[in-house]
Amino acid sequence: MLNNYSTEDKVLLAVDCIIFGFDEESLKILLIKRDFEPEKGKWSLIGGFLKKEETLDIAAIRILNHLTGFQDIYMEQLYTFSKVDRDPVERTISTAYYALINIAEHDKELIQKYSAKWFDIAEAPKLIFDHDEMLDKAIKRLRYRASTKPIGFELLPQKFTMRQLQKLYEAILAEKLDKRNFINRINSFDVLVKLNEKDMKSSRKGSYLYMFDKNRYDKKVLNGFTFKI
Amino acid sequence: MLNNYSTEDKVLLAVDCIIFGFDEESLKILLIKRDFEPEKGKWSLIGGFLKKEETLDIAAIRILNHLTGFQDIYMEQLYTFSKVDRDPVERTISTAYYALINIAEHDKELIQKYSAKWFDIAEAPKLIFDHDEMLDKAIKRLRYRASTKPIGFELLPQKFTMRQLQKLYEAILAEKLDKRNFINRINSFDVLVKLNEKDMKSSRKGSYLYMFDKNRYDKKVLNGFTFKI
DNA sequence: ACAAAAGTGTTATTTCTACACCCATGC
DNA sequence: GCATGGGTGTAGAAATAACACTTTTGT
Repeated sequence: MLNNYSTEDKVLLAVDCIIFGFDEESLKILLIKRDFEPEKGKWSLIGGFLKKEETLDIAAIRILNHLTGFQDIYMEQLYTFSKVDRDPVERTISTAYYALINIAEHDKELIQKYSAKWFDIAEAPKLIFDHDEMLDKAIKRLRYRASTKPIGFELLPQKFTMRQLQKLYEAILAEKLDKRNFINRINSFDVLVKLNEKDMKSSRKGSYLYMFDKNRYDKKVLNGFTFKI
Repeated sequence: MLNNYSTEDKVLLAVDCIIFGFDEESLKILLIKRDFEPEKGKWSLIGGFLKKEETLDIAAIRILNHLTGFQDIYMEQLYTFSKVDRDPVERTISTAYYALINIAEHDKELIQKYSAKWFDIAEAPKLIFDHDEMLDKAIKRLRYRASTKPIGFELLPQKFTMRQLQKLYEAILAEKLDKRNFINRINSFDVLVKLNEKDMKSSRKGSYLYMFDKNRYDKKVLNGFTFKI
């Protein structure tokens, strides 16, 4: 006997993306104003539906790329939300992903076309459906992941200052960090390259730029190193 | 305009459960021998399909209860697996859950009826579809969760010895722990109650039994305590 | 009396935390 | 010359890791 599953229920499977960015001061998320019912005019995560021939990862990439034009974005699957009435139109399950993008480099035109807007995570409006719950979980996951894997760099330009990196971690972890302890720890990891180049925007003195050396990091991981902030 | 999603693809959504148990020596998982095609006769996680009127959590509980007769089981959603050809019969997405159960207390009859069997995680057979990947992820998640939240107790009888607890953590973390350091740490948490009762099975001398005091733990959490092994 | 597991504290090492002053530059 | 943010090291505290002998009791 071959089980063909024909008596089982089928459902709509959505993908919603929490898109994080960082603007030198605070952690932001990208939201769009819904232009269709239900909840037209309210703020929402970007989302779409899984197509039959796609994996969830591919769908998340497609949906994100459609809005931002971005390729090669750090994404991670977060959780699958399944409250029965979460979408009033029809039974829909949604798998949430979060993405980290470098605000400075993203495609502003596309974002404007979709009336998307960056919000400080502390000042985000109420979102539709269960998107607030998704955001909440995404922030927690980001906090854990960023203190355990060197993913923070995804939110910064390729070249960044120590101060930017510190501010980023302060924004993610929502706590102040000691400047000297932070720098000492980062340096102890030995995964940054200090450039002979300064960023002159932030101060008269200027501050040295650094780059993350992924190769060096990967090699260290093979030897048992773990990143831990 | 109301978007009724009618042009979107619908898919089958399965739920698969990684059921962990502990037998005083090693961490085990419960597997069943599939009695239908495809892959009939091979070992598999237990699973089923989400019904339209259920959440994933409820579906996972239903599926688990159906096999084990158990209620009140610790479960956590793990990840949603969506490779396009993961199930050769039909496009199926699967959300995996893992569960922790106390082997000694579970319903043996039901398990036998479904030709389920406990396997040491180190000796588990190759599983169908992407179930090996699920298992792998579940072990990693369990490792993290158990070192961060007091969920290990779910795998033990209500009354247990320090030595059982230590062996459990050694099995989960897959590393030897120092007996004195382990006991000192556990005691420093102050969330166990030492009973005036000994387990005499393990040695001539007998060893004291303990119980986890969930109330005390919850109160401590409110005051900022975090469990960390 | 001896085998087998239970129980028990101290010290050295490592990691973490707190903390303050000089530097370079543009105005 | 002064205001602004950048850069740098150390010492005390806390947490972790290493380590060995005595106890109990059934045989």
